[in-house]
Amino acid sequence: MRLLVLSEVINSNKALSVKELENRLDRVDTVTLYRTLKTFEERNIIHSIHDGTSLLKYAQCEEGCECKPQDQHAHFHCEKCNETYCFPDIKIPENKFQKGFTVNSSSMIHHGICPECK
Amino acid sequence: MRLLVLSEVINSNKALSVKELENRLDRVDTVTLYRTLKTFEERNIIHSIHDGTSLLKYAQCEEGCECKPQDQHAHFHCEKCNETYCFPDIKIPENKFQKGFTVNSSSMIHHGICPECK
DNA sequence: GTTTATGCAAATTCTTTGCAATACT
DNA sequence: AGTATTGCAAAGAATTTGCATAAAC
Repeated sequence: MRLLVLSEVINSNKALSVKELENRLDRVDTVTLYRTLKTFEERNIIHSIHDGTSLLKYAQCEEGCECKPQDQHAHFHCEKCNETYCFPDIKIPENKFQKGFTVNSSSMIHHGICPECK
Repeated sequence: MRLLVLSEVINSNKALSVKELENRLDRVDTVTLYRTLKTFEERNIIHSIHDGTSLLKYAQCEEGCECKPQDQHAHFHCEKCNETYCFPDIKIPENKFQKGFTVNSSSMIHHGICPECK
């Protein structure tokens, strides 16, 4: 079960929602899927992305990722097909907030139209 | 009703979730609240923020905001109290994506600990 | 045999829809 | 009157909990 989920995530160039994973793997229990994703996330195997749709998306982490600020990268969400892509090379700037704010992690997401929908 | 909601949002220095608004305004109908927020958002009076919690937060837009890329700013989400703050002065960098990706809007959010929770 | 993973049913939470009642101009 | 706003009941969608079964070590 976990192997199947992992394989789907790894072989996708886009971030996947729970629903998409359910469709690709036939006969998965939704609860197991949620638990599997949670486990992977805790172990820094995958990361979740809030792309502004109501559905959380999941994608694989880069080799050696610890999900720390410097590991974090931009995402692109297509408003037409609703797909979300990782851009590991585009890092998130470390902004200086006023005193007292400590940053642990960050996310940056751009919305627009992807090449396939253009 | 709308005036009450608007007043709450304007007088808060933090972004508010639907639930928080419900608590502050006694005896609001949840449906009306959702519809009111949607209306305000369409008219660029408030903007919504996906702060990584499952709850969408709402905050007032700056004067003259059209919710275009250059209007968009960073947010800070406290992992302890779950409050989310706007930082209108910290703008989001306009990244150059590979050809074919057109960016319409962006969001950037930093997670950590706020001064009050420190 | 003890721990870990899976599956099913049901509960919870968040959000939306439909429709009727009320208020506004 | 005619349009816009609100409220209630109910539906829908996403996620979680509890518990029992099955698999792994």
